[in-house]
Amino acid sequence: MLTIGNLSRRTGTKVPTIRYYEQIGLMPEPGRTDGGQRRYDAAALDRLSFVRHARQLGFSLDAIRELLDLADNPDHDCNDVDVIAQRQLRQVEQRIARLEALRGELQRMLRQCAGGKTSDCRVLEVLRDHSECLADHEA
Amino acid sequence: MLTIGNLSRRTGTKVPTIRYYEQIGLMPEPGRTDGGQRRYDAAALDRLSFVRHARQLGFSLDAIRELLDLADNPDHDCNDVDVIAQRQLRQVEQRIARLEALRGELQRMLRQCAGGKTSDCRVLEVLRDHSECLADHEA
DNA sequence: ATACATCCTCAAGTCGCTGGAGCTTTCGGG
DNA sequence: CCCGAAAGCTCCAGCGACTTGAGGATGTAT
Repeated sequence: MLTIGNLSRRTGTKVPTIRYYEQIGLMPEPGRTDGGQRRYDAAALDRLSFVRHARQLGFSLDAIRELLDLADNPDHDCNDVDVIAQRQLRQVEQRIARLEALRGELQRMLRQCAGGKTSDCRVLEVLRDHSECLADHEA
Repeated sequence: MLTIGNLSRRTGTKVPTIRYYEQIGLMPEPGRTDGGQRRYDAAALDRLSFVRHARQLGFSLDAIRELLDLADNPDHDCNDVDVIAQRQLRQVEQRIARLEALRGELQRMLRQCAGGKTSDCRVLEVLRDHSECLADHEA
């Protein structure tokens, strides 16, 4: 049986985060010692590892909830899992595209800066005047 | 003189966001009508445009505060502006690298999925077992 | 028995807004 | 001059995904 601190170390999750996951129902309530401290079993370790890994891959807690439901239910159709993962992939791709546009704009801004005083700063000028932008970097 | 609604339309900023910026001191308190409604001048329009554009480029509100200070002070050294923009560029580059690793992992996960029941789902399996990952996708 | 790490709960703070409730002001038309 | 609609006002709460802190209890090694 693991203390919350051990579970924390084993999964790379901060202690308050584990309690937070319990609070929002993502992790089940674990057993307690007589003194009221949490003790975790191997199933809890597996579940938390799953959650953390999915978080690292950028899945939202809601998506993870769906994935956990599917994982708990072995007879379910695997396509449902795929749909969630595909959605996540699309989101990641969109974010990459957007950040690449930002990167281009920032690089261009910085290349034009020749030093001197802020009154002549190209960076500030570009920020002032959106029309100088080449790429779309809207919300 | 612009009403808050007009300023909102001209800058593409929602009305509550403008009031929020005022509240946190990013926008100065504007003049008011006798009835207490805000009225904005051209300087406010410029400043808000600057803020929105910097936000679109991903700068934090704190960074924008710094940039505004520098922009207000024309004798300041342009390098200080550069430093902030470079920092932002590095952050964007890091995020891109991280997202590209995620994209790879997600694609790999999805390629391996052959349909069927969730009990055999490769996607879930990969999520369960971090050691299957090729790339580093840590925080 | 004591020192010390670790644990507990509860509340509030983070960032950058967004939305709602419930009221007041402004403005154009009749 | 009055009415209705649109837009304004303040204040407060909520989002996601945690993080931090206060103030106290428990567990463990010596």
